[in-house]
Amino acid sequence: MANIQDVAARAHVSIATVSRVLNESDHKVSKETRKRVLNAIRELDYRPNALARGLLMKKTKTIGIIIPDISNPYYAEIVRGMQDMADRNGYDVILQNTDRSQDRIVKSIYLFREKIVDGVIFSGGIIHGYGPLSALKELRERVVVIGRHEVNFPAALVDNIGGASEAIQHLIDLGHKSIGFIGGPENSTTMIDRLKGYESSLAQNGYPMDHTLLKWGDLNPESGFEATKHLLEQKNRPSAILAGNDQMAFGAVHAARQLGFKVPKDLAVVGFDDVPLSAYFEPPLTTVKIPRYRLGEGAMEMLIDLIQEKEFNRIRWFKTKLIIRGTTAIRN
Amino acid sequence: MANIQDVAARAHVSIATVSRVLNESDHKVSKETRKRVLNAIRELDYRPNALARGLLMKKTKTIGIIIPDISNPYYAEIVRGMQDMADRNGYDVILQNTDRSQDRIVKSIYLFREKIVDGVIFSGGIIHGYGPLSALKELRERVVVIGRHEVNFPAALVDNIGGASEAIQHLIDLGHKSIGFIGGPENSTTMIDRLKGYESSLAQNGYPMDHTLLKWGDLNPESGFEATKHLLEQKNRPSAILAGNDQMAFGAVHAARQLGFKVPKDLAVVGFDDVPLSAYFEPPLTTVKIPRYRLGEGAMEMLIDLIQEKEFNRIRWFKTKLIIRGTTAIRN
DNA sequence: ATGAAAGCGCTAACAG
DNA sequence: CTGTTAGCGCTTTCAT
Repeated sequence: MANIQDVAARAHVSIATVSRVLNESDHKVSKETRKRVLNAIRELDYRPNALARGLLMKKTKTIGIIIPDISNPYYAEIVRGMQDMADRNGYDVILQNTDRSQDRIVKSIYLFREKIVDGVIFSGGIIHGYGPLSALKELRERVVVIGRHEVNFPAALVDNIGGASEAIQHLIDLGHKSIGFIGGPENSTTMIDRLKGYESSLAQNGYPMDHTLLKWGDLNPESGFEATKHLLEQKNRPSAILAGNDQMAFGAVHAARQLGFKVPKDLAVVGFDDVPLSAYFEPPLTTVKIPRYRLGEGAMEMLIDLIQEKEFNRIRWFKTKLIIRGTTAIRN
Repeated sequence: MANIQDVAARAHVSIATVSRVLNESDHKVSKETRKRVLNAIRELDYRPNALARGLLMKKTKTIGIIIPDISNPYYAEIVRGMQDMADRNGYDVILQNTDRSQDRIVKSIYLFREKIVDGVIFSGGIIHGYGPLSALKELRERVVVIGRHEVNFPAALVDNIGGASEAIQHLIDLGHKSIGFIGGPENSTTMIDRLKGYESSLAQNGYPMDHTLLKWGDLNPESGFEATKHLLEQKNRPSAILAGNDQMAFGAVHAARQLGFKVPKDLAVVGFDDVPLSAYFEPPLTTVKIPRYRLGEGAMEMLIDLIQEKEFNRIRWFKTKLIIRGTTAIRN
């Protein structure tokens, strides 16, 4: 594989000159030499070695991304947004799944230090404990987080409280009085906020909080299915359910149907996220849309601004939107 | 940030010694010195610089992954399998989305050369044309592909022909005589093979091939929806449809319902992939399951074997499985 | 068992 | 406008 020396030799110039045309440096290079160098580069199919450059410059044009699970469509779309934004700015991404394990989070951060990434986006799962936190801080402040955390890195935030609150208000307006909530992982700030919105909307309408109407799932349809079965089989059965994400909402609808309840007549269901399939579900799912792609883009944009030392808002909010479809209707 | 010199100084040894304990080299280091070095490493929170090491060793413990789109659940799960396998073997992954653009494929390959990845997995979209092919070949043969391509790199292959064929046979056994097919991107080998299976099963049963029953979509629900509307509104309307993936199958069911057709009574639908939501759809979707996670794992395993110069089969097949659920039933 | 030194491929400061 | 050179942080001979 050709290196800069080979190119220099072939073009009869010094490696410094090659470097100059490579980097379109301010240092002038005569049209004539530049052409010779460019030719040599093409003939040898030369590509600069990014490691050598990175070693010298202490910059790699690489961004580390930490997420719980890329196979979760919620994160997949966020990552897509990040990648597109990174790409547009000449950055590449290294991906680490953590499954929310503290251990893997710490390992990922150390990895990013070793590979000298220019910055890190941390998403999903709260950061706590000394390990991850101090490790993250060593990344020389080149960090943007998605979601609330016990740290004050720049953050891209979703208004989950407002979103859940709006969903509950919608159900209350429809006449529902007994509304269940199916949460996700209990240490997820996202889920904690969605629960908060649920509670606050209930309180605002003077409804009592009933803890028997709260269940916890793991974001998969199965867990929404199980939780809903429990809810529908207990004495004080809800007439509506807000699920922590669409997948669990799908499971909820399925459970209702299996127990002989009609959706939305006997049970109204609202999801969260608005995954692509929600509109094609039967009945189409009412859900709180999260602008996931833009969220990913936004977080990446913040990080790049940070790296390039531009001005930017350290907190950026992303609004949710209630999408009313077929799984909610007037309580009869 | 501490480097190997700092550690050496603190432990009162040479950098060579530090390097030796770092790499657990055969070169003996006395218990005493090793301990001093280890202490210094911990105290300084030292992490070796992977760039410097990579520059010297010409190995980076990084794998490049080229896929069309990480936000597509099909690929997301494959990538998850790859990542877990890579992780287990001490490798990390750099991800590139291409949206099947030749241009972006070539750019990705060059990027991987610059960043000195140890190997590349290429998935989705056929490689053709001089550009991508020659670029890929320069990767010094450290390549594994997923799906058929006009190249003879080691490959992880899904039996799409067999899967589609089995699905069609199922429909024929149910009494269907007029079966439509909704394909994906026309240059995708995956889709080409699924179409082949469709055709061969039809032929084997002595059914004529009717090109008016073939439509092309883009893998999204919308396109399945549109294609199905066209199919159901034309004179020779099919009684069953095989969709190129589950998303389009969901769209197909939706379209049927909207036009007043009952599923599966008036229209049977079979999908492809078995995404997590298929079982929760209404009716639950009959589909051809692809072992996506294992496919990703398998491809990564092959690549790692290749890199580490172990023996392995250059072709590895992954079987599909027909999952019969509610969207197919006897033709009445 | 340990150290000195070469060099991986590149950029930038300095010299001319 | 072009070339020479130091050095980024590491691994690995080759000495001792």
